[in-house]
Amino acid sequence: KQGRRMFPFLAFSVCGLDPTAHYSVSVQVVLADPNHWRFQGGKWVPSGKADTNMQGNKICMHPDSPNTGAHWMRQEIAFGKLKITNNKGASNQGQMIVLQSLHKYQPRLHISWVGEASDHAEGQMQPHVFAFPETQFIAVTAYQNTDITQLKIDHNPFAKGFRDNYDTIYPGIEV
Amino acid sequence: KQGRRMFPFLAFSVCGLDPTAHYSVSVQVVLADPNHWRFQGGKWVPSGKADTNMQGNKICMHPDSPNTGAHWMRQEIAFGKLKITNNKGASNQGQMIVLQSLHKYQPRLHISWVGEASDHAEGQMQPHVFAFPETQFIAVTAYQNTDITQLKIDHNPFAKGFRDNYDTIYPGIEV
DNA sequence: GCATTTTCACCTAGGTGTCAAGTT
DNA sequence: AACTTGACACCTAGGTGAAAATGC
Repeated sequence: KQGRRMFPFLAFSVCGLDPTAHYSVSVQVVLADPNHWRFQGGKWVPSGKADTNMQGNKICMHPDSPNTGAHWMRQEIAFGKLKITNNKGASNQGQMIVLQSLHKYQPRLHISWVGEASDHAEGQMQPHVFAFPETQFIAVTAYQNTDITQLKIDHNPFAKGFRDNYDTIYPGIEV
Repeated sequence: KQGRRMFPFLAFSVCGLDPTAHYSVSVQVVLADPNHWRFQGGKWVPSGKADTNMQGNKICMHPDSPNTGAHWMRQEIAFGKLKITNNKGASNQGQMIVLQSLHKYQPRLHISWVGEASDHAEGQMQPHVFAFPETQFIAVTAYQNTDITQLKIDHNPFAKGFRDNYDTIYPGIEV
């Protein structure tokens, strides 16, 4: 039970940090609404109450943490290796987040100041937390919406074998 | 310039943590002595002064961080994906440590308390730091000691193709 | 019925020491 | 002469959706 990567993955651009100060960047995923959802007639519709037992999800630190403001601002902060699972027993492994299927979630970006990265000073203050509604998603164990499936096949490099034109781009040529 | 993994890799067993408290575990690598080293006549011998310009190496956080004391004590804490390089430009990437060839190094284990892992409390106190002399090593760009090379070939799964008996363990049997 | 788990062929990603070539 | 770099064949590791099997 190892989970699967979130795809498309979360990526954020940040500015306004002190280039020489040190920060840790994390993502947390919280319930976005109180509903259980189902896919019916080509649409997602609410269907009963969400199971609210499994709140308090793990904070998933970006692998570059801790690092300088300059590093975080240089380019998009991508969480390409973040994985989700419905297996509670896997919750303690790195970059793994436990979710419940057919619930809607809201990712949150955390930026925490960690003092100077001299030998071992790591005193901190309250982190800034950001939530972008456009990153909400519904977790599933089997794909419902074929548009999403096709988007994954088209853009996820690991799904290349499922692209329609995969071995017909150079028809008749054997290498 | 992406560096190479340290192998054999660092691994530590810890005890005495509060099972429910939260900690981050890190490794740092510092110069072990003031010498430059060379391999001569089958032995490592001091050869001049170390270049002390590149001190203050990055603290490399274990990917499971932050996590509970129970998690850290459950099994060995392994840094199997930690990489070393001599390229200063690569210093900002995750799990990467910049070293100088032909210098001797001492890894250090850091265990930092990070308060409760409730939403975003991350206040901390001074971390505990441990250094085990048996983990010292000399960084190289080309292997000098053939015993070490053979140890790597024998035990590193990625070097399987270099084992003498690689395709002769079951001679004549085709599967 | 519908949701979840398991297995699979197919793919990307990247970690080995070696060796030849380059550098100082 | 000694050290460093880059290309390479060969390998491990693991991320895909599909589809079959299993649960509930």
